[in-house]
Order: sequence, then structure tokens, then C-alpha cells
Amino acid sequence: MSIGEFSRRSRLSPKALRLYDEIGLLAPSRVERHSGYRYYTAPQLERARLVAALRRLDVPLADVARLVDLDRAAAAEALGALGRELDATHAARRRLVDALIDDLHRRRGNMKEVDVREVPERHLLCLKRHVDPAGAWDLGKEFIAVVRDAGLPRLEGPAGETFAIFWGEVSQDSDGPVEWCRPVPADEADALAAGVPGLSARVEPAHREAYVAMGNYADLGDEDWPLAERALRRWAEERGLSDEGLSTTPDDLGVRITYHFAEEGPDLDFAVPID
Amino acid sequence: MSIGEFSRRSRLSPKALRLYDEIGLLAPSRVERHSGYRYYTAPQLERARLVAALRRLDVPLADVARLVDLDRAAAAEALGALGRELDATHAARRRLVDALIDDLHRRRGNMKEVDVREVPERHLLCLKRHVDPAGAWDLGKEFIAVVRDAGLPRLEGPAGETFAIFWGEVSQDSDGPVEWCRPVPADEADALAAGVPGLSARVEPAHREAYVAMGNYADLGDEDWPLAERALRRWAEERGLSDEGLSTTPDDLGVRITYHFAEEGPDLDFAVPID
DNA sequence: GCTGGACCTTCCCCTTGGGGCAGGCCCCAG
DNA sequence: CTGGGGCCTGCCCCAAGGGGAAGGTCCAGC
Repeated sequence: MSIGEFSRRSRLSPKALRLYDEIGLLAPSRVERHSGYRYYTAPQLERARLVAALRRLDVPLADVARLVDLDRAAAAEALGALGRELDATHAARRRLVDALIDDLHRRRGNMKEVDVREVPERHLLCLKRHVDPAGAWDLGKEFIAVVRDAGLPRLEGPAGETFAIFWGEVSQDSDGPVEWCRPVPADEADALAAGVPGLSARVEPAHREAYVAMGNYADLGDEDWPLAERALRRWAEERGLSDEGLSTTPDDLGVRITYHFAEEGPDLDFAVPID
Repeated sequence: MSIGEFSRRSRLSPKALRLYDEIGLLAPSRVERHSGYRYYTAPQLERARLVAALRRLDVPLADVARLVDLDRAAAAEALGALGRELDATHAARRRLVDALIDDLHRRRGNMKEVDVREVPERHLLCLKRHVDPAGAWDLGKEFIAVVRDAGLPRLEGPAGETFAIFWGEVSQDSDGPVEWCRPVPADEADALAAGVPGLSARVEPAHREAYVAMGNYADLGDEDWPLAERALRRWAEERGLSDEGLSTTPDDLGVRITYHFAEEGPDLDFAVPID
């Protein structure tokens, strides 16, 4: 069957078919030597239709190529993951749209709650490194593993949670640094730091933090962080404070994410030091 | 404030800011004449942050430009529409993913039901025209208006519903034609056609149609049509029939969409003549 | 006043997934 | 055998920037 007929029956444009031939995703079963005409066979329609469906879902061609070469079960599994990803993305986008609408109405609906907490002077054990966006969570896992293996004693109470400080943007290209911290009892800090390679000890002065509860880690999408930032910015604005800490990172300021570990995975909050 | 600082505070890259300046979406409040340096002011941050949020939602720059120049209420309205569109797109995509998964499992789940109906010989009043995808529904509205204004008598029963025949692909570039049809009593057809400009009368021979109920018009997304096609193709395959009618349109065949008008908007079905 | 380094400028090429068009073969029905 | 439609390659184009080169600016420190 010629490219035109195959195109009609697969709902893929001839142009797309030529591209897929070129990149090896869907090669015609025969190519006439002297004319260059492409000829396809009916059994190729199934693959072509799967490709067409995946492209309609905006799956990149590279992923399509990987997916159509999997066996049935693995492909179904991958599509399941794709579906969950679509769900999560959509939910987060929906939250962002709703927040923008409320913003335009000058309403507070969908605005996350901002609260302030006092943080006493405390001794921290820290692991600090430059990381890219993906690496931030890896660093966290590494830190948590180190902390667990060393059996570090815990500072009790709300000021004892593990947290991460983002000293710089961790986005496309500017790579942190990110510092993971764990409060420990004052009299043991230096000894502990000496005992665990990679960790350093420092004392954090007492201060106040404005923070936003973000809910469970599993329910968060990329679009939730701008929402938290927005809430903090508005909060600062209403009190006549500068929003410096949110966008730039002067010498001794950095946004911080605290992990409240629980059975069902960590609850997060997003804080910025004020004073 | 320089482009670098504005970039950090708005979370828009300098590259993007230069582009937005170039297209007039977000011009710096001052551009140094001799150096070309761009300088922004704090009040511009609000607009910049809205742009950033919209771009995160993949709203095209042209739409962003339109949206940010609307007043509050209109912008909120537009965002509401955007949210509904996101919902509909996501729901349709979700249905497509689920159908693909079931397909890979060789399950019938999520497969639309195919049924067959007998259509008797009938006289039709038709309006046929080449249209692009957007124009197909406009043609339908036009047809329905003409039909209503002329007060055409109705052929009673299930074979009396208005329907549209797609004689060719109505997609990117191939533009139809599409023919809207309304069955009328045999003895009045010619007289009626003569009385209404633009309409032609013809007799459709008796035949059978395989069809898929599509549900209410309002709940349909673009991804639902491939699902219907898929169900019909599978149905044809199981009976050893050709699926010709679904992808090509020989002289006397065409896929047809029937409108079952009701209070809550029309229910649609998707049919292909067999025989 | 000078200098170094951070910051800024324009310019050009690259990306993804094709669309559109030009110029030129090819194939097949009449 | 000829016409018209189908097909080929090759080139440029789109959005929405990213990457980097080559060079101009700004300012703080000396």
C-alpha cells in the first residue's frame, strides 16, 4: 500500500510517516529502489495507530519509540504510569488556575495559610552541596541514610525536624547549593560531626520563620511551589515587609523546606526566615 | 532593576524577558540608549508573574498577550474557560489512555459498544459543502437554522433524526465535503427542496449501519472519535469485514454522525454503512 | 584612575514535530 | 502515449526559547 493510503488508514500524515521512517520508528516494509517510493503493509497499521494515539497524547517521539518496542505487559505498565502522570499534572495545573482566578478576584480562596514560628538557637549537622533539580531529592535521601546509619540523636519538639535550605535557585541551570540539616543536642554536636564524614556542624541563631504547610509529599506537583511563594509574598506585602528572601538569597537567608516525617510519607512546609 | 534581578524575582529567564520585550508583551520601563541595557521597575513584577504562571500552563504567548491586557473580570472569565478546557482535554486523554491499556491487555474494557441498525429507503433534504474542521459545526448550525426556519416536516421514528455525512476527512487540510441531512416524508421532498434555497433532495437507498453511541455532545473530546473508530474497526475485524469505510471514502460510503436532539443537548452516534 | 570580574548586549545555530512549497520523477488509466 | 495525480527530496518556516560566542558596560576595590 502506498504512503497515501497508509496515511489515510493510520491517520498519520505522509510528512509524519516520512519522518518516522527517517528516525527508524516506523519503516516501510519495502522501498522501491529506483523511485524511492515507500510501500507499507496492512499489519503495520497496528503499530502506526498506536504511534498516532501516543502522539495525540503528546508523548515525545523518543518515548513513543521506546514504548512501541516493549512487550504488551510492559507497554501497558508504561501507559499506566503515563496516565498517573497526566492525572498529577492536571491536578496541579487545576490548582494553579484556580489560584490565579482567585487572585484576579482579589479573593483569598485557594490561598495557602501563612503562619509564623519562633525558632530557637540550635546546633545543626549539615550536608551541603551543589545539585541540579533532580539531584536535590537524591541528596536528601543520601542525607537521611547517613543520619539513620549514624543513629544521630534527635532534638525533640517542633524545632527538631530535618529540613533543607535552598541557598540559591535550584532550577534549570543555577544549581543550588542545597543544604540538608538536622538539629541535634547542643552538647553532642561537634563530636557527632567529627564522627560522620561529610557532615559539618554549625550553630543557627534564633530567628523567626514565616511558613506555609504544603501537605503530603505524594500530593505535591510542580505548580504547588509557586502557590506557596505567592502566599508568602502576599503575606509579606500586607505587613509591609520586603519579599527579598523569596527571590534572591542574600548571605544569610535561604528558603527552607521542612520534612515532618510520618507513617504515610513526609508532610512538607515551605518557610522563609524573617526578623 | 536590571534584567538579572527582575529575572530572579519574576522567575522568567533573561532570554524569555528579551523575547517578551521584542514581541511587546513585557517591555522594560527604560532602555539605556547607548548600552541597550534593559531596566525594569517593581510594579512590573505583577504582570511578569502572571505571564510566568500562564506560560507554566503552556498558554501560547499570543493568548498570554491577549489575556494580560484584559481587565480583571474578563481575565478571570478567560481563565475559567481555560480551566474547563484543561478538564475536558484531560478527561478525554484519560479515556484514550485507558482504552489503549485495555487494548494492550486484549481486554474489552472501555471498548465502546457497536450495534447494527436497519435504515429504510428515505428521502433526504441535504446541505453539502467543503468545510474545514471548525466549519463543520458551523455548517451544522446553519443547516439546523434553515431547517427550523422553513418549518420542515419531520419523518417520525429513529430513522428521522438529522445527521451529517463526512464524505472525506475533515482534518488538517483535506476539507470534507460534509453533508448535513434531514429525512422528510417521501411525498413532500421535492416540493420542500424547491422551496428552500441551498437545499437539495435525494433518495437514500435502504441499508444497514454499524454504529457506536457517543453520549452527550457536551462530554465529548477530540480523543473520543478514535475510540469509536477503534471499536468499529475491531467489530469489523471480528466479523471478517473490511474496515474500508472507516478510513477511505469510496463513492457511496461515508462515516456519519447522527444527532438525537434532547433537552440537555444532542446525543451523538457514530455510524458507518455496511452491506 | 585603573582593572577585574560580573553583568549585559546582539547574533547565530539548535531543539521538536512536523507544515508548506518548489522542482522534478513516477505510475497508471484512458 | 499522454495527462494528471501521487510521490520524491530539499529547503525554509513555526513556537518559545536554550546555548554559546564575541564583544560592550558597570561598578567595587585598590
